[in-house]
Amino acid sequence: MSTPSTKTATSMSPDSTSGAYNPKEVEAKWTKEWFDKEVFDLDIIPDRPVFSCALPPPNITGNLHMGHALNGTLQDVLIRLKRMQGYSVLWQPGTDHAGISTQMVVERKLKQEKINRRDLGREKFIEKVWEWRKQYGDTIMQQYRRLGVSFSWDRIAFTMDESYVKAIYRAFCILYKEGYIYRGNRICNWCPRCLTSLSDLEVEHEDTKGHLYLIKYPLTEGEGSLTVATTRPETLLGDVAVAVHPADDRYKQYVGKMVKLPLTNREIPVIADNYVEREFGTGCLKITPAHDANDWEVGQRHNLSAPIVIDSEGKLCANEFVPERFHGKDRFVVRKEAVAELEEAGLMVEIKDYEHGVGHCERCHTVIEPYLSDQWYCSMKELAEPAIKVVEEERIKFVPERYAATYLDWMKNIRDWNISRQLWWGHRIPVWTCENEHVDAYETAPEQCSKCDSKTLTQDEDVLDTWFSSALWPFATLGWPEETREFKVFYPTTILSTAREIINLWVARMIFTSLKFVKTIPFKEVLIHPVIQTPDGKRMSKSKGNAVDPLDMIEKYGADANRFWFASVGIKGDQDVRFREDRLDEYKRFANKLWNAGRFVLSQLEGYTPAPIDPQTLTLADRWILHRFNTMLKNVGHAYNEYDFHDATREIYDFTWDHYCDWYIEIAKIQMAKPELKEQTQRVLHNIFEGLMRAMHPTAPFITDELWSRTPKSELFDNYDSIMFAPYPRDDERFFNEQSDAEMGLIMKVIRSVRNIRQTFNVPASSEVEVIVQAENADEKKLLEANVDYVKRLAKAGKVDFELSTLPPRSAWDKVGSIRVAIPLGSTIDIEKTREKLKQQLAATEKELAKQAQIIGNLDFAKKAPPEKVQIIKDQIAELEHKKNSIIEQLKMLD
RNA sequence: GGACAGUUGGCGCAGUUGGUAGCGCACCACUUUGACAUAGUGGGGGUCACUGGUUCGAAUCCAGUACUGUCCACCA
Repeated sequence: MSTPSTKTATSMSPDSTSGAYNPKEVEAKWTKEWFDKEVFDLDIIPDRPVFSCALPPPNITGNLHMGHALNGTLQDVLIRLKRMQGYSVLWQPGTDHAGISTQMVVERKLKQEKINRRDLGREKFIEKVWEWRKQYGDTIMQQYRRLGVSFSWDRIAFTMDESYVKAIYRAFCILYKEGYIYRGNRICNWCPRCLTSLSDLEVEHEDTKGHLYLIKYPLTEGEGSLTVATTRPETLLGDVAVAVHPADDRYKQYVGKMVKLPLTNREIPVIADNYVEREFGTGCLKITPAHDANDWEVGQRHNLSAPIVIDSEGKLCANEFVPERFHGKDRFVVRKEAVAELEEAGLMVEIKDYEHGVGHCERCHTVIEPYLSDQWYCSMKELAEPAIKVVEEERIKFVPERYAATYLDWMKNIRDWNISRQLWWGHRIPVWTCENEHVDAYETAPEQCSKCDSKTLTQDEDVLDTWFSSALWPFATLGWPEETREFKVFYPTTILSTAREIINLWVARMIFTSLKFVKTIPFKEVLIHPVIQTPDGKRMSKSKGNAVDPLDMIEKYGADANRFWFASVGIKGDQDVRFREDRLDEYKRFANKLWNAGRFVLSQLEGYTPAPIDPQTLTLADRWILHRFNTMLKNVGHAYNEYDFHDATREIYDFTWDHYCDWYIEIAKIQMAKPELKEQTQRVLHNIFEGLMRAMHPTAPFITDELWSRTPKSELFDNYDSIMFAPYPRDDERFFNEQSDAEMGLIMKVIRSVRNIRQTFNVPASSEVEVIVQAENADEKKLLEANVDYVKRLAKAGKVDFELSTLPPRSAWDKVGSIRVAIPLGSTIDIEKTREKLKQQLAATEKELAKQAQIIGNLDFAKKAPPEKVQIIKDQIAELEHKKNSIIEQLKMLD
């Protein structure tokens, strides 16, 4: 914002823009311009309203996908809009270290170099990850540039920045000292490939075709047996009981007896527990506390042991519970072998096909193994309470509102959060244990135990769940716990825009952490945008190869066209949107249209000095387009207030193409030819175009900056170096003029009528015709006479006759309300064709008449409908009758 | 199993308080007129998923059904 504005743009030759818009060139030029001038860097302007938001930090392993591009565009539209509206804006960008993902990517890379993480050791490995991050970690930020997003680029944050890490450890220690964080030994979700635990939300349940195995457990005494049902027969080695429902008459007598565990010699008891569903399977449930979360609960209730038979890598353990032949074998291999053995032994009663949900690791898609281990947990119930309240009381609003329910459902049934991960890449849990077994949390590496003299302390091996750090994103990026200026000015942030799939994973956690640590909400509104699916309604995924790369689309259609489409998708419509490339083509053509409109307007401004419009001296068309323009501005402003991007986009698109280009520019050509109207027309043409560029800039920053820079501007804009800092246009009530809309509407209808007749009767486009207009209404007649030039030019009429009371024979005509528009065709008329056309019209009119007659014929309608509605129908009938008679008359004339 | 969405011309979608269905693409015809053929002009095409109900009147309100999609959920 430092260089003076270039008023010389006024004199820019219109020839320098060619016919076709070239997005690539313009985007490259302005990207460079913007970054060279550092226009995006944070600039806190005192005494201004504030608008701020934090970009959901993409993973450093990520590439820009459709979701990023959509969300980025929506936020950028708001940021650019607010900036132009005079707000002090902050859009905090940054990236997430993404524990599991990044570790996976780097491990895979090392594997290609034949290096194993373990051989390397923790420290060396982390060094490798940092190297990787240096090289590739900013890829996605570079990709965002192509979209034209106006982040506060000088403030890119990373969840492993020094100040960010401080925030994490501060947060952890507060929770720890207040007793929210605790160590628990229980069943957790375990990924045998990543070798780490996962939170419930990181497990994807997929319906999988499997089997339900019915296995016989013989009683130790007597002949009988109990048959249990399981989907995972290999886990029976860890069984410690068979449970039945206490009220199940079939099995009551067996409770307390012992059964023999197949494949082993162990004997286990039959117990009774309410958890068992009598209707499911056989009503007998095998209890494997170490390998099933529910069984663990049952085991706890009955004081049962929990033998571990599957290890962290998903292999059978080499211990006394597992027969030697299975030692070290993979769980799925053992499943097959166990099934075979059971069949052999005659203990397999039945194998049923069975479809059920199986948990998979979100990152590597390995089947999750419920695993008994020590993990760090965050106690959630109490922390959730205020977070529920702020949403219930609408201090934080979801847009669309329905997503508040998603959030509240989750929060009200919250379970404790497993925050530890057995990874190397991440924030190491800041808990140290001294040689005297004193455990405590420290914000920085301790020199000495907090509880004794010991100076020998060891830190916990685990790292924090990535989401623990992202939960602090909105305030940690602003410097919390330091009271930085940015923090004071911009926090709480105004909005958060994100995808619905992370409402619980991320949004919920930001809310409760902010309430806990900052004592305030993190943002006022949460915008949830739709998910972009493939054209056939499937989820886009890189691994399935059906994902569309937004960078390819930007390359092909231009960033502005893509942004226009994203904005048109908005957040208020469907919760899923199918990707369609032809939509991008539509907006690409729109950009081209705009470009050419700009070329035309700029070419018409010779000798023109920018000046405001005088509402007093305008023509009908001028008044009309100004009315339309200001109506559009009003609607757009309203739409943005409601976050209705779709509506705003449509308003701009329709105004630009239909009203401004298709009608006003054509009319302007007529007016420009008249010396007395030239300057005024230039003024209207220019003022609207210039304002339109500003109105459109938040959605299409590149093309508008380019065109605006070439557009002459009044001194009012001298201080604005770029359109992005110019004020956003507001509607001016002086230009609202409903009458012009009605009047212009009539003229347009007459023009359309003439065009219609011409084409229906094959009048060559090159020939000028004589048009007869018979207007019964004096005002309408006067209006049409006054604006006859528009009709002449736009309908290609050589002469327009308003006085002829009877039509010459062989005239073709149409009606506009009570006005008859006719073209005498004389010898050129095709009688048969005309007759056929008239008969078609007659049939249509009669059909319509019958429909209306039916409505009016309904006695209840006359009685109960509001009088004005009844009158409307009556008027319509009268008009249709009139039309019908005219057609009949016309047909007679042909004979 | 629960919840939330969607179902309107070939395709993608608009339709704010119920009052004769609109847009873009595609399609047909005409037009290279000095902003734009990535264009202009005109035109054809829909009983608004289905079934009931409320109402003088329903794409619009209510109930149910079907299909599609998403999220949540510890039934082996």
